[in-house]
Amino acid sequence: MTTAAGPDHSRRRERSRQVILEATRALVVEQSYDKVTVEAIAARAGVGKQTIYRRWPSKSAVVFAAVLALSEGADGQSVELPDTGDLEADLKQVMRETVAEFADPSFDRLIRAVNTEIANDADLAAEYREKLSRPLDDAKKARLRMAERAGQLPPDTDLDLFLEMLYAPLFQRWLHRSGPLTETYADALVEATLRAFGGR
Amino acid sequence: MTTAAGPDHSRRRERSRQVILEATRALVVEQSYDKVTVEAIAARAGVGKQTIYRRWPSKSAVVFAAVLALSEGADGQSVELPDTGDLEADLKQVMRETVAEFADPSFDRLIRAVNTEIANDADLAAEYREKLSRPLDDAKKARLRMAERAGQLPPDTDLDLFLEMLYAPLFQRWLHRSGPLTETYADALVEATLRAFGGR
Amino acid sequence: MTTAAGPDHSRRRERSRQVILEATRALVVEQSYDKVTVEAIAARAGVGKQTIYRRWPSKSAVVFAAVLALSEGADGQSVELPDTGDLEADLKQVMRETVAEFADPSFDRLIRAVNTEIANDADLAAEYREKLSRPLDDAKKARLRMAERAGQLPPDTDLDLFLEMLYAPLFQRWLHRSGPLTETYADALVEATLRAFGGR
Amino acid sequence: MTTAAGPDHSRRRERSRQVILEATRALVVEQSYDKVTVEAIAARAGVGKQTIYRRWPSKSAVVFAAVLALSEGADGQSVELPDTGDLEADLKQVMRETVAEFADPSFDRLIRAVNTEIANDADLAAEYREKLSRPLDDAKKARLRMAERAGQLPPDTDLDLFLEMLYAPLFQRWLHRSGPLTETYADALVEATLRAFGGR
DNA sequence: TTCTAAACGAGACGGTACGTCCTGTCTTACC
DNA sequence: GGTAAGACAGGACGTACCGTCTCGTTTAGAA
Repeated sequence: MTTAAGPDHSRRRERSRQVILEATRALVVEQSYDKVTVEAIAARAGVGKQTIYRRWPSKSAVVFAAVLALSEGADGQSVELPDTGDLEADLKQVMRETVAEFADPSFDRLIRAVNTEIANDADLAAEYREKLSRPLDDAKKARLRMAERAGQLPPDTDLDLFLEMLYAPLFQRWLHRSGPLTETYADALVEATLRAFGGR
Repeated sequence: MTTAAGPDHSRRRERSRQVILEATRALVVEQSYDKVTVEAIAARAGVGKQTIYRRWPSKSAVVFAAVLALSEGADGQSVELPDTGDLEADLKQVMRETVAEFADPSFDRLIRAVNTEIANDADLAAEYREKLSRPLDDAKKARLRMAERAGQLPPDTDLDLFLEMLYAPLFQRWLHRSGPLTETYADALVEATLRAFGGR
Repeated sequence: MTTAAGPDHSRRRERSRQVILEATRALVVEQSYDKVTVEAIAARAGVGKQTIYRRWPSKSAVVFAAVLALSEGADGQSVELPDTGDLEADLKQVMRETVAEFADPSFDRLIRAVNTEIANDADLAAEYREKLSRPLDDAKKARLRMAERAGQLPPDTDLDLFLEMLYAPLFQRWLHRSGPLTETYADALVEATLRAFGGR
Repeated sequence: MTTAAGPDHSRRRERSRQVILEATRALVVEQSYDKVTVEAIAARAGVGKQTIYRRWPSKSAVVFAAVLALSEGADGQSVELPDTGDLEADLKQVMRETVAEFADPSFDRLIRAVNTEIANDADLAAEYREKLSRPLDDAKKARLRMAERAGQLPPDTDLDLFLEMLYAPLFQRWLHRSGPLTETYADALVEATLRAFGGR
């Protein structure tokens, strides 16, 4: 059982991978999105186009990976939500932070780019849910289950629906630019959602 | 020395306009969206490319107009919602119809295309809200105001927020393909939203 | 029997055709031959690559056409050789002119380029013989037949062989750079060939 | 303080050298010539590209070496021409053999490849003359000098010119595919050349 | 027999050019 | 004058090779 081995190019691969993803993010943030081309990424990264195509099958995938890499770098894995015992206060804090994120122009452009790619690519959408949405949702659900145990939410609350009602209005307002994203709005969403599910 | 008069070309314009928009819709529905090119539209419509560029500045605008034309054709202008006196039942009916629309593959692709174009183009997004979202929202708000007057909703309910909580979860679930769109789901959204806003 | 007709774009076509061929010749003359790329030709001509590929299938064909265009421009069609009545003197003049042509660096590079393309492409070689070699050979044969009639050459001389023995040594010496191309050499070829075929 | 010594790897070098040249010849013979790439040679030879570039500076050089290696393998060095005492018969035999060589598809492709490389590379052309043409020419000249001494050729015959007139027509006809290469043709060339130089 | 250094296969890399496709403009002939 | 047709300059696509550059892995002589 000898596993052919062969040379290890992982150092080079990893280095160029980082350069490419960083260049991609820079372009997405700086440029009109349709000027983000594979050729531009390669030029910016000081890399041959083939080095990009060797790893990713399309521009979509590169952009996706570039954004994904951001959250992966975070703290390794687990996201954790505040738990002061006051569910409403904790959720408001989280939602206010989310509002602040969307207000950051760099973040805005990156997430907008990802959503563009996702909209017409079911596979990428699946990966998005798996790698970006799920970890966050899991953390939120964990916090909500704590609240259930503490009697702040009815048992057997539909947590998926709860999260959707809490978060989707914000997402839609942001994507369609259909209204201001303020702390007041964040608070109102928390309050309405808690009312909807009998939380206190 | 004004207006050479001559024949009236507005008929030709209108005819070719319809042909172009129909061809666009056909391509959006049939093809992978990134194969929908101006050239393909022109070929499909049996039209010179210039005839397209004379009317719209970009592919985005054509696609947008193609989808917009669908709802304009409806009954001229005003959309109206059912009003049986039973708010919950009426909303459930509307939401179930919306779920059904999203389940239609043609509708799915068309709306997905529009959302793709909108995500990175603020002007188009504004037009989208103005021409597609607003009329629908206005109709819904009219129905909700009836409910207020009937005492089924508290006065001064934040109707924008009400509509977002009702609709955005459905929209997000559809866009991200993050869950099934069923009648049960439609009903649950109505019930939760009514609870959130003290409706009955 | 209506032959679709449609607009005639031949003026634009002809103009860009000339620009491309001229740019090609310029590059062949100025550059190391393997730097003559379709992209370089397009850039030099101020033309999109597609405008080249619309007309010719490969770089070979463009280069070939560029060289061919030179001799076509000449005087329309017919080449004619001097006929003073003195065969030997006339042939020497012609061969000396040929030697002079090969000494011209521009001509050298152009013909070398064509011979490169021809060597591995039988179709192009056929076109070369047809369009470049044959007209010249026909003119030479016409002059030789005059000589036959004048009794300066035996009747039924194998004119193809005559021309090959006259010309091929010069061609080979040039292609392989295997010796100097001088007027003395030109004269020696004429004299030897005339001896070989009993000319006087 | 000299020559660190160390092991002698010449055996490996020599082995891989042979493998590379053989693979090159195989590709030249089998493939359309522009598919003969360094990468293809390396793959066919089961060798890293660097092993090729360590020895030769370019594809041209490899192809050249591959063809050159064929004639070097022959009988060590000296080529010798038949000498039956009958100059005409001996030359006809040699020319008929040459015609036969050109008729061999493998030989055809190999020599064509070399001539392609040579046409635009003066250095390679010099090496070609030195290593491939000269030995053959020297052998032929030796035979012709025997004929001079035997009174079958005039003294002080220009042997270079003699050889060119004998051989160049054949070469040109082959390179340009401008006529059939037959034994009759070979004989005619010998006869005409002998006439040209007063041979018998 | 072990050590050491070259040559090696593998293949990633930064590049250049390929030949194709589409964009948005321009030109021509037709109606 | 608007139109269908389509040529055009431009530029990105994704692929193929170039020639260079690491990587471990033989390999074979010297120690």
